[in-house]
Amino acid sequence: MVNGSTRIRILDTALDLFGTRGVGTVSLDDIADAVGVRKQTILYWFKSRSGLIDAVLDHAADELLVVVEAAIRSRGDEPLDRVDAVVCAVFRPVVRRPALLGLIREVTRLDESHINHLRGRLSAVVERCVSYLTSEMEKGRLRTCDPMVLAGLLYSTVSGTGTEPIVLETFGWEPNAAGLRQVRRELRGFVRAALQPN
Amino acid sequence: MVNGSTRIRILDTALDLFGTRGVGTVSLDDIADAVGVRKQTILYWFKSRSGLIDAVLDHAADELLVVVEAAIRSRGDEPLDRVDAVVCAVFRPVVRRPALLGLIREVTRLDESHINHLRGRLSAVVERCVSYLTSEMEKGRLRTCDPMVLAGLLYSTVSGTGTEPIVLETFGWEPNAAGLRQVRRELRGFVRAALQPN
DNA sequence: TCACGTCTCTACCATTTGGTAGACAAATCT
DNA sequence: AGATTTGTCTACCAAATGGTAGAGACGTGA
Repeated sequence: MVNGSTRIRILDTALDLFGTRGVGTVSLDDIADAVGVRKQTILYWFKSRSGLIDAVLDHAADELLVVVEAAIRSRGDEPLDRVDAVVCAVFRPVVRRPALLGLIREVTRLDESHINHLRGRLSAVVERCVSYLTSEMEKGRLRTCDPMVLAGLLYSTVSGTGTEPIVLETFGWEPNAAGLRQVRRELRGFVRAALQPN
Repeated sequence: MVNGSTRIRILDTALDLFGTRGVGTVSLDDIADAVGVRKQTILYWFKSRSGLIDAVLDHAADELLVVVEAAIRSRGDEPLDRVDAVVCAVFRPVVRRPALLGLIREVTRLDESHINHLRGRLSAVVERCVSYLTSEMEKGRLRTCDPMVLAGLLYSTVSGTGTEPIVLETFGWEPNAAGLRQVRRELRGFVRAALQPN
């Protein structure tokens, strides 16, 4: 019998813990406890801790790619609307699965091999985004600037906003459903203003 | 004899390690090795690991506050210039001391007590920023929006851009002096465009 | 000189870490 | 039925962790 359910439960739980507490501070025992299983069961499904990390990164990339690809394909010719759709798409996991962006953001703390692993999974979308921004700038439909750096700025803004509610709270913001809608509204306005051609 | 130098060397080194590798993944032994001293020396100067973390957060807050306060007081009346000055001020440590913003960004991974400790240190500046943004919006000299959330968005954009060169590299950016200047230029343009009154 | 405070060290300790070896039960195949 | 594969477990282990206890080197004031 091919029992995938344990494997998937481990992946899901690990994603949540890695994403919220940081990869480096979550032990196999922590994950095992949360799943309701022994550490050795994790090591049965995944060769090592490092192997688990790569698998979780894949899992996260899958989840994110689906969302983003759908938004990119969504219709409407106007680039500001299109970028807006992607921003909303990336912001959705912030509400539904906060750990997802938190994990992606962990990339800075990982070592080279895991970084490259994640890069390999995301490079295609990244390239599409940059070339899309480039072409729309050439048509004068976006504020002209360096498209690579702009893509990075957009990523930082959206992911930072989504992964650091604690910072927003420091600025006086209230963490509830209404607050999140407010943040999303402001985020969209911010990005729109930043991209407007002049 | 009041020998502060060891204490300070520990603080500086810990700030660098915490900021670049993440608080949770740096052990007292790691710090001790980097300082060239034994772990027990650290525990002589700081009551515990947790005490060290608070002290390092203070150290970081001090360093950041000096820079930001100076920028806030600097330069003309025009709000876009003023915000620009703060952005540049916060961006400077990105080049000179990359760990500084990296540590501040670690706040999401810390536990409540450390979060509140850091908040206490930064709340004054934060409030000044928010009320400044508010008053300038009322005068119609900044794009009207929620000033609290805007402050959070600005923080996310600047700190994310500064602390995630790896992400920028994924977007095709090259990490050298010229690349950094380019990022700063784009960042300033991005923020300016996002704040422009309409 | 002697006593004292300052600073860093060696020697431990209990706990936790990632990981190996292999027992054992249930399901599957022949 | 018997043999084999699959999945989870218990029992370990060496290394690393934060932390305690206390020795000893050093300068300073009496």
